[in-house]
Amino acid sequence: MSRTARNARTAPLGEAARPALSQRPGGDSASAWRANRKRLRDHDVKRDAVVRTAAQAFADRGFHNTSLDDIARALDVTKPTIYYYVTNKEELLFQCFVTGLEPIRAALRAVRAAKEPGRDRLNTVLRQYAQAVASDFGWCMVIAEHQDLSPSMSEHIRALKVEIDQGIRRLLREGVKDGSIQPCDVKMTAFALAGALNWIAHWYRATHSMSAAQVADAFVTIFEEGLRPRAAAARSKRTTRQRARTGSAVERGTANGIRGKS
Amino acid sequence: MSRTARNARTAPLGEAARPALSQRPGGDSASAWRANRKRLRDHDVKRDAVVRTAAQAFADRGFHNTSLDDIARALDVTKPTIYYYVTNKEELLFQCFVTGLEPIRAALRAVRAAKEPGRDRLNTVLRQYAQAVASDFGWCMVIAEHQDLSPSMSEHIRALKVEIDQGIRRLLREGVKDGSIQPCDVKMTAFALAGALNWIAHWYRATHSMSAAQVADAFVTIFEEGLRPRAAAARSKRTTRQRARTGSAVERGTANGIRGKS
DNA sequence: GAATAAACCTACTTGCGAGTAGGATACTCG
DNA sequence: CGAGTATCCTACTCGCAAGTAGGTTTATTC
Repeated sequence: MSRTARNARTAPLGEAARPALSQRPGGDSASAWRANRKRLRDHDVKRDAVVRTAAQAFADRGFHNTSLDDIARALDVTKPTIYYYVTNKEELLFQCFVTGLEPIRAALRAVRAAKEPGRDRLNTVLRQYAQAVASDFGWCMVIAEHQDLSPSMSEHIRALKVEIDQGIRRLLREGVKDGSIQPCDVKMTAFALAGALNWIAHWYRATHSMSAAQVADAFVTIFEEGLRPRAAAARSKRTTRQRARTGSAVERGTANGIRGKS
Repeated sequence: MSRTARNARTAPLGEAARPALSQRPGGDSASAWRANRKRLRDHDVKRDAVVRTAAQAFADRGFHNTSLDDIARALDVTKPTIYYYVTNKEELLFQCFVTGLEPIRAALRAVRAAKEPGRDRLNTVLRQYAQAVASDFGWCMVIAEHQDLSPSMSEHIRALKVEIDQGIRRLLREGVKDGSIQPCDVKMTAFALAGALNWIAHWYRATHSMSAAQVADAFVTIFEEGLRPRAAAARSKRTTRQRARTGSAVERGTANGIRGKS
């Protein structure tokens, strides 16, 4: 939590974040360890850097294809150093999970108070959701398998996911009740929404021409409209931003999740 | 953790796959050609059994957490026997991929000829898609990572997925053109559809109270309707089957893909 | 009823990667 | 400056699982 504030600083190690991890040492921030000659004592920041770098590596090569040596190398340190900040490879994955899920939980908490109609509250959550899934931790929170965690950690993650799921279903129910959402099978709809959004982690890369926010907007529009044409009169709320991009080949990639550039 | 009471078989590598309507070899005055053909067929059946069993095991424990000894044990054979039917663990995964994707490709080919409006053709494909993803091979085709395949095999898979993606986009375009589908961002819509459907592999278990076909129907309805309420008059095509189940707690599970029963 | 091949086995080798022991170096603070 | 601690390293262990060598059993064909 102190991280977000700290991260803006360039100093310690905060930004092993943004740039792809595959960069060669000469570049920049892959390791603030080396960047500042001095040995910094900022345990939390470094730990976060370890977790974030791990998340990027996992997203890149998969959990089991990523050795701790790989992660260490990306940070310009050695493997035992990783173990200084984290007890396990497993715990590393767990931290990625939790870190990634947190923003979604926060979004859900945030709209609890709001008094807008259900659909609008849902949409803001969905937008946050999409952003989170498009982040460095998207892969971990979505694709990583709970099989790779111990039962207790797996159960912990599960509880977080249940919380999110219930939150979305609740918004759906409330929206149906206040008339802002079409009556529907709440459970299945929640599945469909989560699936579409989670899948973003499979194909989205920050290097694409669409920002995560744009993707989020596009998806919200799709969810709202549905495939079946609406009477022209009913199009009241449709924004134009969507229409403009219709049909454009934004970037490479397939809907099935294999990325364009190998 | 027993996956299901699936292969309660004891016979080595016979029909874990199918009822295996074994035709008696005796009577036939078997020409060499015939005999060869029969042996070959047997071989194929067993190979399919290996692949299917592997798919189930992968879905259960994940690719890297499943040893070939595990798969062998599930088939009541030993590891080298697996290597008799398959060259690699990698190839095993590859076969799961291909086998799982095939029905979807078939569905796309099937509707190419049809002269219904685009939306209807799309819906039938989506239904088939959902069924495929809910099959034994769902996990492999969706969740398995191409990282675990050699470049050539990975590229092969990628090509298949591109084909499916393009097929869906094509249907969307045609539907928009013939007026049966709401104008939309075709690419993003394809992503959303594929994501929602693919995600089924994360949560669906055949033991659930909903059949795969029911899930498919529910999803198609959701896609068609959209979240924003429609004018009551416009509800022409809506089926009642959907309305009946609204709000029912069908079974355990979360939209985020951790299964209910451990 | 041999000869031949298919189908399956036991008993290995091998490499990779998670995790550790124990020591070296740098920073902080009195 | 020197004690104490935080940080990081070199150099290992060790188990697991992929893959193999080479033999044994069972079916098939002449």
